[in-house]
Amino acid sequence: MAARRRYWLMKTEPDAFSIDDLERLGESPWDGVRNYQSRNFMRDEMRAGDGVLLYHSSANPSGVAGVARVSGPARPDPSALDRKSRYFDPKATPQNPIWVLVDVAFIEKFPRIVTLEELKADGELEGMWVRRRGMRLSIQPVEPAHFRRVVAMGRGKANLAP
DNA sequence: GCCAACGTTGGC
DNA sequence: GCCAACGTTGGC
Repeated sequence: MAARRRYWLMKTEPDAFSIDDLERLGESPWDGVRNYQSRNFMRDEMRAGDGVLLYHSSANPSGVAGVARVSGPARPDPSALDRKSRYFDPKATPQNPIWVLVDVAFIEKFPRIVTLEELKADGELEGMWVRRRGMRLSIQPVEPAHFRRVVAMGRGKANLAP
């Protein structure tokens, strides 16, 4: 039996890489993740086809900007081996690249940002990791019902009865 | 720009 | 293996 499709939230600083950049490119390697828990999610649990809420952090406002999908399995992150990259890690080697990435494909940009404030205020989104204080993980699992809810909010249906 | 939260590093 | 120092994240 095929593994069930999963859902994720992936953070990016729009000054560095935004939903518009992903839309323009169509697809992009999600490189530069340098946190072990986030890496493990990519390496061990992400599958092609998984849904992604693309979250703009350190933004005005911060929040979910659109939807993407995981378009390939985890593979070594070449930027860890690139001395000129800001993501270079001197401990990484071709034999032990340490860090991985997944490729991510654009699906849709919401007509508006679903702000962190809204995420925190919505009664149906209790338990979302991103609501937790001090939650810095750049890749977080999202429950299917939460994913659907945020997509509905982003498309402008935030006031649908619960 | 502040600072709380928290992951990583390194001395011991 | 402990834990203080340090660095980064990210909301505000």
